[in-house]
Amino acid sequence: MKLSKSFFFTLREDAKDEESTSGNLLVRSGMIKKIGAGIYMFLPMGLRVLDKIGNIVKEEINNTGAQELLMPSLIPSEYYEKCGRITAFGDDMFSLKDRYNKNHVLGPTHEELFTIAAKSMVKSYKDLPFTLYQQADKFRDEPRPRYGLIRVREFIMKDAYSFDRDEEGLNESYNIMKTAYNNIYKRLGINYKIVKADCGTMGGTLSEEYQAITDIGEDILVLCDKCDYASNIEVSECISNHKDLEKEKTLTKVETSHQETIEDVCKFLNLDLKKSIKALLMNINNELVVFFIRGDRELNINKVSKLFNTKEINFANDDLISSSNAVPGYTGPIDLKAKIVIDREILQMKNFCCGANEEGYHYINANIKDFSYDLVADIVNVKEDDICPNCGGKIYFRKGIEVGNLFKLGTKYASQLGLTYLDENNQEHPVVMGCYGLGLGRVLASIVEQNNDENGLIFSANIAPYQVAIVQIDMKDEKQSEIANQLYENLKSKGFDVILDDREERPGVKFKDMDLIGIPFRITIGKKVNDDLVELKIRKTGVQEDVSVDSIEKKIIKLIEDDLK
RNA sequence: CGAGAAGUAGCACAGCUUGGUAGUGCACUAGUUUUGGGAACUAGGGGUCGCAGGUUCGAAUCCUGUCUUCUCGACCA
Repeated sequence: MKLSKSFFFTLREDAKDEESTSGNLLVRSGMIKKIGAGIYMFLPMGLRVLDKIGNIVKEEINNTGAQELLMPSLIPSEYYEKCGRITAFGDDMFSLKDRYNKNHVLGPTHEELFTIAAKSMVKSYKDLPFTLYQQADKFRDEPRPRYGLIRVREFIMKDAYSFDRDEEGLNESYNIMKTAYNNIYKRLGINYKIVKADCGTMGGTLSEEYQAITDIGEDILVLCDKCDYASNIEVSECISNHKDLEKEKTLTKVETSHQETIEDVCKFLNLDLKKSIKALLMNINNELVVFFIRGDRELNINKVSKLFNTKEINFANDDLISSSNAVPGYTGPIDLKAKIVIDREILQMKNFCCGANEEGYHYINANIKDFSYDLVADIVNVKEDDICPNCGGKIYFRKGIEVGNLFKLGTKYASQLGLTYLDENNQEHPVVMGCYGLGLGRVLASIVEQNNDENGLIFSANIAPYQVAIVQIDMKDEKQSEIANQLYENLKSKGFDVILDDREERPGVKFKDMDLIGIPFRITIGKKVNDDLVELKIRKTGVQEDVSVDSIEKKIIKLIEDDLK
């Protein structure tokens, strides 16, 4: 591509409304343009990168034997009603009416339609297994779009769906896809972890996420310093690092007026937070449920949600609280008249502090024998330094961006939508499904988050918009023009992605631009052509060298080919 | 959804406290000089100050409403 005749621009200053590194750099480099919260245009330069990522994904998914198809984004709501996902997604789904007042949605994910597609073909066990996929737009009405391309409302997802006759088949399909995913992220150069995760609105038995490690990640990854345990905090089992061996003391009521939070109370009583329990008054399906957890812990809503099999979990309002004798700020389990759930860690605690259900009073030296409860469960978030549930090692955290996920769906969709097959004995069974997602834009953003410097983006040759840039310094110099154009034509004819910066700009502008958009190799054609020399600069390392005009083509081809390996 | 910040030229901003009819830098056009890391000078073009009401002789500026964007939070027991 010759820049002088191209749609190409960059911004010299940071975008006012892009705070994330990746969002800002992608906007500044003219790859994307925002037109609303979480809604972006992909401009020519950005589309090239997105396509290259998409092609790598496509190649690896095709290698598994999966077949590509294309689903609509505009879908009659009835398809999502059958599996109860209208309520499961709730406000996260965009919905609209057509001119006849019929409800439609913009597809947030496509399990239903793939299941229906599969129904057209599957009759017998002989028709299984197979895997279908698409790369298409998804729409999600996120409560808070943010961080550039990381959390958006419309995005391109590669989503694949496997269809098998049984669990064993699913495991095989799942593992094939997992291998393909490993290849994809390796080729994309992403630093990632695979973690166990929640099945969420998908349903099913197992979910694993591919998480790109970066500080702006929205997910907390729980990792172990000894073994390969890796889990999203949403589902990480909490094993307490603290076993209390004290002898039980006598329960005592103490005055703690105006100490509203557990932190205040413990400070006031000169107690370790770990020697206290706090209450969380929740509204679950319009019933007051009081959760007790150690004072320094956080309630894990996801675990609670599973425990009660509902998503309707909110803090209790004053009306609901007044239906019991709980006193906000002073709620404790002793003689509390409400449904009580305690974290299982409390079973190991001795002589702890808790509210006395009386304004201005707490108990100290409370013990498990002092009260009754309805349920015991693991309901808290893991903390760093807790014990690895796998090997007893020490837990540490990393932040991650979910760039892909694998789900074992099981028979949920097949059963509800009637996707069945007949086995050898003429018995009918639901098909066993898996689904596998990967967001292309989010992958791009993650790559940028992990690969940038003060000069801009840093891409490797397999995803850079162009593999090499030829920068001609003096546009009026005939010798420079001749060498630049010849090299450009030669590389182009050999199938390389090459950009010729033939703009009437000062050298500094051209250098800055090529750096900003992350071109991995730059060849500068300047004064030194009179000594038969051009200059080669490598974006990633900043290394720069003079190369003879005769050997530059060979050299650059080798560099690109090495980088593509 | 809660809290905070912001909306003035293509981009980034100043002006607003104390109302008097809009400015700076970059970008753009023309010219001159420059030419290896975002050039300098000269002369230009470009804005119903997010939108709608209100106060006023007069509103970017004050008041009310509304829309949009960003950030933080959604763990108060």
